[in-house]
Amino acid sequence: MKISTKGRYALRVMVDIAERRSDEYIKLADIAERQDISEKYLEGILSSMTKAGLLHGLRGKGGGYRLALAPDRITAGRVIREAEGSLAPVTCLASSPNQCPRAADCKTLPLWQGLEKAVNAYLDSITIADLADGGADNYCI
Amino acid sequence: MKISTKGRYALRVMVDIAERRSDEYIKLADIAERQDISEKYLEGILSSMTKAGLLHGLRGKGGGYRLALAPDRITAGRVIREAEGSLAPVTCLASSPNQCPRAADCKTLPLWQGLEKAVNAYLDSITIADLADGGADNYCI
DNA sequence: CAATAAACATATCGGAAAAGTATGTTTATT
DNA sequence: AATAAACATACTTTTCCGATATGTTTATTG
Repeated sequence: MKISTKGRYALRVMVDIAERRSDEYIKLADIAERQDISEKYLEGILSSMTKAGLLHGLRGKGGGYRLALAPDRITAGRVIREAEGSLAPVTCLASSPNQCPRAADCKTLPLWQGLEKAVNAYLDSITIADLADGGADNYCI
Repeated sequence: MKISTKGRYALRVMVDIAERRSDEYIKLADIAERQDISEKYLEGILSSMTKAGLLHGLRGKGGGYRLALAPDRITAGRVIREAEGSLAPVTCLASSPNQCPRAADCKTLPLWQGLEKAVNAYLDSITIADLADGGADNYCI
């Protein structure tokens, strides 16, 4: 039941960017250094954020990344889902319709559906803005 | 963000047992067949349930497993935690005190703590009894 | 306009953990 | 004594995460 580094790094990086001036382009190398993440590995993660429309990248000298949306309009759930692919706790929920032959009368399926809902609801209740200027407990349940 | 087969199988198996007569010992081979899980692999999972005090095993001919507690006193959360080890969404939460050097001023840590709480709260709100006789929606949120 | 600095793209690799197997031991029943 | 079950441990296989390597494109700057 672990979030992979993709999701964790993505979240840290989004917060890192949100903490700087919103009109400034932050280059990947700087983020990588501050967050202690390999540049090359980060590229893949930032690429997914860009494709998802959460970041905007600018090439060439003086380029870098900045948020594509206001930080209070980006939820943690969105960031993690984009980085991670899905927050489904079991594989059979990732594709719909459910491919599992047992799905029809699986006694545990509704529990997993409920769990996915609960997880998404929690993570979507928190924005990057909450995390950036947030002291811990203005969003912690 | 996946639950491993240990947790998923454990839950299915606990429900399977709860659906039979409570005083009867169900043998592993039967469960394995019904649930379509390799016997040998199941042994490890049932062993963890037994150690956790959720099942009681009886050796020898006519032996098998039965619940050690009433099904409405066994939460899904407990089963999954015992099978899986922990439901912490990030490794750094698994050991306390937190070993991560960044923990002190990690902007994302409180979010992970909150997520762990939310997950546990949801899964602890559902019992094996709910799942066994449950039609889907008397516990689905 | 050449040199440089950045993002962007794709392929590959190593290793750890998950998933499953194999072999053997103990305990109870018949 | 024979058999059927749980229990225990060690091993193998497979999958996928995390990371690296190499190269391309686009913008700035001197």
